[in-house]
Amino acid sequence: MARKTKAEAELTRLQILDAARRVFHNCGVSRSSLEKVAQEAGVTRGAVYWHFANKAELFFAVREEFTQDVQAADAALLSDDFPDALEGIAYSMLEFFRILKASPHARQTFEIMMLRCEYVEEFTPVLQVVNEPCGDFKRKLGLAYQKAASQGVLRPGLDPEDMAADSLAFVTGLFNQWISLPEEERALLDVSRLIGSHLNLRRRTPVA
Amino acid sequence: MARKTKAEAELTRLQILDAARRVFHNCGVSRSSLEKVAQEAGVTRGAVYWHFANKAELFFAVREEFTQDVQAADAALLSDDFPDALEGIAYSMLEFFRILKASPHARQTFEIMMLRCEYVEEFTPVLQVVNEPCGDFKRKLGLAYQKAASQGVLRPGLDPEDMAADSLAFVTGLFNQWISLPEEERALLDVSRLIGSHLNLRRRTPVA
DNA sequence: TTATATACAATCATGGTTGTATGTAAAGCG
DNA sequence: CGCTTTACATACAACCATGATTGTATATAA
Repeated sequence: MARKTKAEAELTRLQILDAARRVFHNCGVSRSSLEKVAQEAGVTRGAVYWHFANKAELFFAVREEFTQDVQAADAALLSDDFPDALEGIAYSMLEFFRILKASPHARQTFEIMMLRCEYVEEFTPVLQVVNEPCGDFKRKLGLAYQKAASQGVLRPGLDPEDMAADSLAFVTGLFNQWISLPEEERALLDVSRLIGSHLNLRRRTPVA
Repeated sequence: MARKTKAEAELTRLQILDAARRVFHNCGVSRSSLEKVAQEAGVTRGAVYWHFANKAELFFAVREEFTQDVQAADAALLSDDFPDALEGIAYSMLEFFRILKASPHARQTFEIMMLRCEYVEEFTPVLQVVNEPCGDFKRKLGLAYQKAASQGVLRPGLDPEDMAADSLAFVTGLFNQWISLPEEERALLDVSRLIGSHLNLRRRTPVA
């Protein structure tokens, strides 16, 4: 086959990534042969191996490519654009789910990472990477709760660090439940209500 | 080979289950060939196929066999043996983790289910089964919080159902974090402190 | 006591997957 | 304008894994 221009090659790469996401999601990572991915992308295995050394590298690239949007969800955590820090926390949690609902690609990618991948051997490092954002989020949560405390909106007697840990577990768990649900049933999980209730719990003067 | 007595056959079955758990945990479910399992159990694939139709059935059986202990953790939820219902809730959460720490088999099995299995095709139904206990737990949590409310230990204005949902997400998330940690680091996660703090949040008169 | 079902072991046939090696035509650079 | 590199397609070799089949010695039930 004829050689492509750089732009065309980059396009091929993206098509392979897109195909990989779909195939991974359909078959699970380990049952996804690079042949299937290639066919789905409309190329041969040669192209796949040209752009990616092996399946693990392809998987990493898929993650890198399609989880970008979500990473920005915690931006609101320390922002001053909210009445108080607790509102900021609630917003960033909601934002996380909003982006997820809005972006099928990110959704599929998370489904792959959480339900369709086995973290052994070459894939063990992914687990580390996947959980890294959680550490970030928790740190920011801690700061936000401190801010809430100094703003006087946090109920007295509550330790910001404990609150951060509790909220992290909450979001993690909620996300797990949500992603484990079949698509049709996800709407039944009233995420925003739960988030509201979660934060109202620690507000000095709870709102109606 | 000679035919075994029923008792011996049952023993073989258990050895296969035990081997399967170890192999699944080591290699991940999809990379675990029945040949590996057989070798680990000290039998041939013939024996494995005699007791289990295929890998999926074997997987189901492993789950059935080694997650029994943990299922009993929510017994304390509605018990009257505690000063109040909130204590019962805290106890059952702690109990869950205590059993998990005490039982390497259950631990391994959960690790397999959460990090070393891909829920596609034959394995999709497992997800349903795995999440069933969560529904049970949430229902019992709801009742327990109602009880706490009627006992007057729940902070006024809190909806028992919301509390149940929040606590379920909390435990789910905590468990996820815990199980995703490498064994050495799990001790660093102060589960009991977090659980205490979680319940103190909704107690009418928080304890020191 | 005998016939049959049991509890496996051993063998076979098949197909799917991986990595690599080679071929090739065009892009890009000097 | 010619040489080199790129961006793949194609072909090759080796390796499991699976399911089915067959064999067999012995529990066990009638």
